[in-house]
Amino acid sequence: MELALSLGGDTPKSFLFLEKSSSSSSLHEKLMDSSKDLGFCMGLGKCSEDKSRKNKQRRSQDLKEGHESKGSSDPLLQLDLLPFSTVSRDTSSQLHFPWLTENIAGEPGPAGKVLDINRRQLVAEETEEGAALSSPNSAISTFQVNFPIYRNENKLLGKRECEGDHVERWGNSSSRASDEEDGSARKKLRLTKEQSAFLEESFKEHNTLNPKQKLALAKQLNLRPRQVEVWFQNRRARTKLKQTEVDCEYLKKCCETLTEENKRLQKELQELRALKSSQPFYMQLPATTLTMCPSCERVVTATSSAAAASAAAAANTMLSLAKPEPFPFSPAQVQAPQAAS
DNA sequence: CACTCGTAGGTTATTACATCA
DNA sequence: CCTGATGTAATAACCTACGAG
Repeated sequence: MELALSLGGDTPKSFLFLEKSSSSSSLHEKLMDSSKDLGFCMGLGKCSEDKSRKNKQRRSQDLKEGHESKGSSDPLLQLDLLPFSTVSRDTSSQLHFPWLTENIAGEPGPAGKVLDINRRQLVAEETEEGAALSSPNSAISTFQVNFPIYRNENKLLGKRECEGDHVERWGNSSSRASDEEDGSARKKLRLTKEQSAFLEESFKEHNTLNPKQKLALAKQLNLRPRQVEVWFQNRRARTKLKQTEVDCEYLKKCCETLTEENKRLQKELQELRALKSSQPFYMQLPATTLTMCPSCERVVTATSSAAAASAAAAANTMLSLAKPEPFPFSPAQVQAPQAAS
């Protein structure tokens, strides 16, 4: 992936090539198309508390976004039913989503384990909360349910079960002693390579998302819209940081080049002055003298008054001919930060 | 003017990985 | 070679401020 360099303005100019008009075959169009064919999302739960503060509103809004078609209450649980064809039709040629395909294909892959874990999670939820959640034997067990379960903004429910979820889904196995002690500790989910790659592809096309695109991406990748939003925010920040580094490096090299050039010109100037002070006699002849035309390199005659001007012109030409060397570093293209692998 | 929404910029917390004793 | 402690880079998640509508 490449980034364009822009010295003259803010970052958006640097990504004009990313803002190519999205044709009907663009990734987002595909996303939007495929989103029409998504199964459905289903939310169960109760309202979150007050939304007086702005950021709480934001988070609440996020929760609502993730389940926007599911009524007025903030759901606790999202059931995402993603038909296999949804993914395979549009993206399987480029990217593979094992957490989707394996699960839906009914094979005992990782997602199947996730399903089992989530089923146990649901049971735990029912036991703990007494919430009117689906029975573990209900229809949901037929489908993928590999979301962490949220309550009151972003706090996770069923820590222990979710931990298993993470281990299975995200491949993380490191211990989280603090989580066991403090339920308020925020969870950080590592995105899979496939998810990151898909997000990168989306970012290539649009470095910002409209709500529809965000929702479609979230559904496509089995993420919350908030996660997609945050990913794009962070991605833009990383891009800008990288761009700043490149710009800084470029300006540094420019500065070095100009400094060298300045030194060289100063040295030439000194030499010319020295030459002038020790001019041979014939150079100071007042009447008619011979001088070299700097442009055509012909020897011409000049009067005394013109001779000085001609000499000055020759000196100037010498200086102007000492053009700075072309800048060897082309900053037009730099490598974008790659997703951690 | 108040409000909502999206974004930028900065920060924090978590994770993966490398290094070393 | 294995293991645990430690440091570090990457990055997900969060917070705050700001501007546009």
